[in-house]
Amino acid sequence: MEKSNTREEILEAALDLFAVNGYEATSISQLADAVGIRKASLYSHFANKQDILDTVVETVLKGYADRSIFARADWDDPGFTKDKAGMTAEDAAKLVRGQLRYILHDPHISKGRKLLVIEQFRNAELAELQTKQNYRDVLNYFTGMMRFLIREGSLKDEDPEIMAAQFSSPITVWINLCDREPEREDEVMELVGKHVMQFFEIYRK
Amino acid sequence: MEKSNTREEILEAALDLFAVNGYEATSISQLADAVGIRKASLYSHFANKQDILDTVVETVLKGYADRSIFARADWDDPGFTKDKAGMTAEDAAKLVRGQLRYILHDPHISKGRKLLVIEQFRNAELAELQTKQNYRDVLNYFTGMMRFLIREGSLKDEDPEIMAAQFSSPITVWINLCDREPEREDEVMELVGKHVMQFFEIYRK
DNA sequence: TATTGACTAACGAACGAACGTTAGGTATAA
DNA sequence: TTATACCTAACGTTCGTTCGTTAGTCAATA
Repeated sequence: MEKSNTREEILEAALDLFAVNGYEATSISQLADAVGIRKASLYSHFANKQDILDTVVETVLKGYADRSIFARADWDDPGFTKDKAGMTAEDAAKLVRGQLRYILHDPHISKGRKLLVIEQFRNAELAELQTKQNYRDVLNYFTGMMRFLIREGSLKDEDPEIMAAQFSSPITVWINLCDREPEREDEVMELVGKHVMQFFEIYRK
Repeated sequence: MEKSNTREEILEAALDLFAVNGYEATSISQLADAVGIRKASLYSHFANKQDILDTVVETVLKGYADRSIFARADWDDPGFTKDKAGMTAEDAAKLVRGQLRYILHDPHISKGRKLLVIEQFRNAELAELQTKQNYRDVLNYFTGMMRFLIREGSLKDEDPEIMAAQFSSPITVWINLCDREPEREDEVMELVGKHVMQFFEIYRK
């Protein structure tokens, strides 16, 4: 008999449900139904409901650390920036759209993002995570990118943090729109392209 | 004996609780406790729990229609724009900061906004409302403003919709940050000021 | 003016259903 | 044989809701 992976299935289903309904509004019965077992069987794998949430969050956190571009990139590291020299607006647009496609479609990342949005006003731990993952890290990443492009002489010497906010925030807003209305992804992709091109044109030295 | 306003108190408390916990995760007992009555008494004022949510949403909707700048302004109306001619970056910064302070502190607006954020993935009606109030109307408002400033000769003739996204999105993101971490309002206000000034400098004709 | 009756808003008690959780049994695989 | 994964059954609690009652208000009537 093949190895059972019920525990992982539970975590998958839990993330699915928590990302739409939130933790409190998701019941153990719903979760068990989604997995296809009786609710009592969940307790063979987890101590209680809170333990499931904790493990889901841990998984989301780990997946983020492993996969997020924003947490890892270092624009002061020559190894990272060496193929970014002379970046054109088209390059940047392509880069951003690629990252965006990934961020929108990776199941763990997108569901984790929704979970944080839903729980941010109730759960202090998740609120902090939301600020870190979807604000601080993103802003830091693009601030680094702006500093790099200014240093390189590609962009005007303006406040790089403000530039990063102006560059990344529309994308953040459009990601949220796509999470709510996925059918608008093409429209958003076009807007992102226009935005990046216009940003580079406007800030070009 | 003075006139009772229990019904309004229930709606107030319901908005308070829904805006933090969401609808499903808020119980009738919690709500009754918050108002200071027994839970059975709620049914003297509302048919059921859903009726309370519907009325809260209706109230939020009405309050938005009455008070939101974004839903009412018309940048093609000379009556609206006549005192906006020759707007400087400082004027715009002051205007935006005033609007932002209001949007952040008006209890109905801020709690209504949180409610929409929390319920956007579960409740289709509220998802639509979220897109309208916090995306479409905002974008339309600022697109109108950009068109006006371009027409006036104050700003470069670039795509006004993209300009509006670049102008408004950082503010949207910072509003969400303040909803989560209200103690960062001063920091955000400073960033908003810098952002508006830099935007006008960059796009100045 | 006093009495009546309709109406209201609050109550305690109770309903069946669903909640998260535990106990104990059974089958399977190491 | 032991451990594991799942089961059924049941636990006490809370859920949203209904019922019948009570106290108070107000207008019409006697």
